[in-house]
Amino acid sequence: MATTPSGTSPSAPADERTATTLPSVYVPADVEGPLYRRWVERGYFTPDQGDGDNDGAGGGTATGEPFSIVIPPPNVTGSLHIGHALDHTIQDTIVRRRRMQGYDTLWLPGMDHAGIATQNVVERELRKDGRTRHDVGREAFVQQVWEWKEASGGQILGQMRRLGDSVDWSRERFTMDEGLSRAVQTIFKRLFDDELIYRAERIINWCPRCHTALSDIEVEHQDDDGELVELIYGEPDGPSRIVVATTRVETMLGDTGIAVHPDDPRYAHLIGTEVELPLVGRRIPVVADTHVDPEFGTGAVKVTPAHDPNDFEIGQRHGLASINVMTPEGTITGTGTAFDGLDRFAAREAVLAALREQGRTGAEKRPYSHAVGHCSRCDTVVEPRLSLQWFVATRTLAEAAGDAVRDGRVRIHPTEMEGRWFAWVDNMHDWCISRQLWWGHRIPVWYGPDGEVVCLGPDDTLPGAGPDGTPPAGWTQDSDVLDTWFSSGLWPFSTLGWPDSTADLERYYPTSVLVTGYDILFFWVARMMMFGLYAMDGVPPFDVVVLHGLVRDRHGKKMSKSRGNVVDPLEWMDRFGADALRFTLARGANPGADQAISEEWAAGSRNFCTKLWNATRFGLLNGASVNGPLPPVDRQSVVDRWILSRLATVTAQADAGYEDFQFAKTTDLLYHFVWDEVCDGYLELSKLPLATGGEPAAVTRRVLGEVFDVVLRLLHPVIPFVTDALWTELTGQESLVVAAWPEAEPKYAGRPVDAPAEDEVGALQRLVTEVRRFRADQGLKPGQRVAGRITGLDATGLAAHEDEVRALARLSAPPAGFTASATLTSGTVTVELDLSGAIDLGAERRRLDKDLAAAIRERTQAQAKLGNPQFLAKAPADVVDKIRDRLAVAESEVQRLRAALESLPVG
RNA sequence: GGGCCUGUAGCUCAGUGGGUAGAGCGCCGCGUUUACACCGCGGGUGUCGUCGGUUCGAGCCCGGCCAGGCCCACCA
Repeated sequence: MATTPSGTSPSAPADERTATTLPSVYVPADVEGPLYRRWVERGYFTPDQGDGDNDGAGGGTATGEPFSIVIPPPNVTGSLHIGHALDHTIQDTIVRRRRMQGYDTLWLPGMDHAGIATQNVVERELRKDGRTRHDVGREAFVQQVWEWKEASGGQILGQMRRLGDSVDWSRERFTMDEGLSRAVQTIFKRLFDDELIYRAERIINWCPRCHTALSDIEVEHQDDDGELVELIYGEPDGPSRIVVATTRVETMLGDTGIAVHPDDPRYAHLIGTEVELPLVGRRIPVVADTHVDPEFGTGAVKVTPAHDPNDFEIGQRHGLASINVMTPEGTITGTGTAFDGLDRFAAREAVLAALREQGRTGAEKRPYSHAVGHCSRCDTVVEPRLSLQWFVATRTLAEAAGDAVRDGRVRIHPTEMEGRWFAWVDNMHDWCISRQLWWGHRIPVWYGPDGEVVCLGPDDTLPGAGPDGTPPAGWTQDSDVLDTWFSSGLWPFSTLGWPDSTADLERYYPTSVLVTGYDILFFWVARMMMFGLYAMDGVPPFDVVVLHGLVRDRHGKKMSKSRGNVVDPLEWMDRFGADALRFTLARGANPGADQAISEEWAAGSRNFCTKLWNATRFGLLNGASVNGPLPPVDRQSVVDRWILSRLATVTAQADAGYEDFQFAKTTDLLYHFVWDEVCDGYLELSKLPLATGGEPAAVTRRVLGEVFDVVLRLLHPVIPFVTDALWTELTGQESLVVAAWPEAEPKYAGRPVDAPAEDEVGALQRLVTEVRRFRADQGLKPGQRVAGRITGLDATGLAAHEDEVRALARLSAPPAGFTASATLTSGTVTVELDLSGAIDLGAERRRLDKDLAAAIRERTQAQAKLGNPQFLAKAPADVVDKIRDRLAVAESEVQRLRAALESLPVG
């Protein structure tokens, strides 16, 4: 860490060693800020461009193979929320491991201009002064948004530094910067020329509050309570009477027809006739269309081509007129009735009342729950509305996006998510890309005085334009801007310099991994796939898509301001440290699944960091060394061999877990290895040889160093701060950020498992637990030393471990004339204790009874299986053998426990 | 309307070549054992939603049902 010199001299003899200056409690705030600044200053996050040498001197082993990730660009209006924290933790973990593995690693940061969201922010500021954007004017307004962006936008970037994101700040991009704007215009032109972008009058989703068209996925369907009412068209009492049902009464003002099913006998006589539209007085035709379901409602449908997608198509088929009866604000207009000027919902009431007055409402009027579209930005009820808009023809693009996954060129992780992918890309409608906003990429299409339509590329000018770009007289540019997702769909290649052929594009495209929440699979990932395949000659923009879930509150409920259960990652970083937040999120990150988090988890993660801190501190205080080769096996104790064997296994498992994006599983593995095996196991056992001194202590110090060295490396991708602070202290080297990944070094890869050592230490630990349990039952305090005699260790193969058993079980040597007052038998080992005072025979009996019951249960189960001829005949031999062994063990346990119970004095 | 997912210890969740049910937190008892009380030692904790099927054997495979959740959707 910054404030402490690397004071430990690992090779110094125990009695001369310098105590570490690490304090006894890890204080993240003292470490994180300075450390992050140092990482950036040293240029660790800037890739090597293939020169094979990391910028830092810290032992990087870059092979120069590129590895790249582009960040999902957060909204420029945004600040770091818990979902970002998860998303970034996963990406940083992936990236940091690759960097340690020696890849030429690029994690590219940036922000999205977030059309509607950002425009709303600045409009809200204007509203404080009672102004609208129209008062300001387009150019000045856009200028004002830019100023806002420079002044207040992008606070999330600072928050990313807090989190420890190892992004290359020198390559930061913005979806509206000059280069990306060029990319947008280039691909628009290309799609336009390929007739994959077109302008058409269609029914689109219109938000009357945002005053803009929306794409289908920007509409959220909710089940709202409405009313299905029947309206009587034609003559209320005459032969032309026809009853239609609707939930949107006000749209009847724009009706231009009535549709019935061609085979419906009820209406056969009316097909081809015209009936009167009430209130308006227009004569509208009755048409036959198979789309109508005779079973639903009255079997007759009012047709409003300008306000309903189905009706629009019916209208197209039958040549019906489209009459738009609403303003962009959603008020009735142009109907020539008294309803003009009414808001759509007021009109709904008013029209119904007027019809009722005329006796034109049918019998049936019932509450009706049905899906109603809402604007995903402002929740306003979306109005389907006929409108002239720009569209991307998605059929061929979506097909290619589907195929890329289908044929395995792009993997989706976890694979269960592929179903969603195909369901969507295989059924995609054309994408409405024009927005009636001012903040965004303006559509590069110009209209001439004589109906000319010209699409300009970034380097094109209109024929006859002035030298400064002033358009010729009579020409105007399309006033709309593009959907925000249009530019973010180019992100994996526009950020690398496309459409120019840059070195970055050549080297880092396609990107390696794309990490994001499953909630924006369609919004973003699908668009990147379509555009990437299209623009980059069929090369998909990434090799694998890693989808994570949503972060929820402690009870698995969605976080929301109204519920008051929102977790602020910044607050948690203040309280628990950035590493603790990251560790918590990684530990909950099961592939594709949502996770519930709570303060208790964060506190647990903080505790783990502290545990790691203190364990390493123990190592440093005891002269843990990373210098020189490991002592040869014949100089290692069995305890050393055990922990090194476990270390090798855990290293391989952790490496494989990271490789497969199993962050929850991998962090859990490391957590338990560090806490249970290293701290509770090896550290406690190491205290003996360290106290002994000499050769045993020297070997132990080297092994301790080895264990911490590797463990810190393995954890560094997830908890970079505390591990780097400890590792530099331990090794005296510059930084863990550019240290080698264990499994990438031959020294660590594929080290063999030392099964005998693992078995021996396992037996030792079981025996110690047994004695401790006995002691606890007898009411002895855990730390209290008790005289004891141990016999029978030889037969268990633990002959050499009496000292360890004594140390861990707090048994002192039996004095002369020792008499035991309590006896514990475990397997062949007998431990006799001198308990001053009477032993608790009741507790002892209860313990033995419980164990006996368990042993008998065990024996009964095994006997039942082995007594089943079917089992013996059909089960595999190894399973049968295992059950036989189990029976033998259970049998001897039963005998042993019975003997022990019988030998208990009658209390 | 279509599709998908989940239901395992008090809570949140792991647990796919079917072969003795796990973790964290919480809980109970004991405790200054010179790395750590953000700790140590010991301990209990479950008709694996429900009914049935396949199998020598099912938390895991198959089917029905019940209960939650999600996504998609142009039936007025």
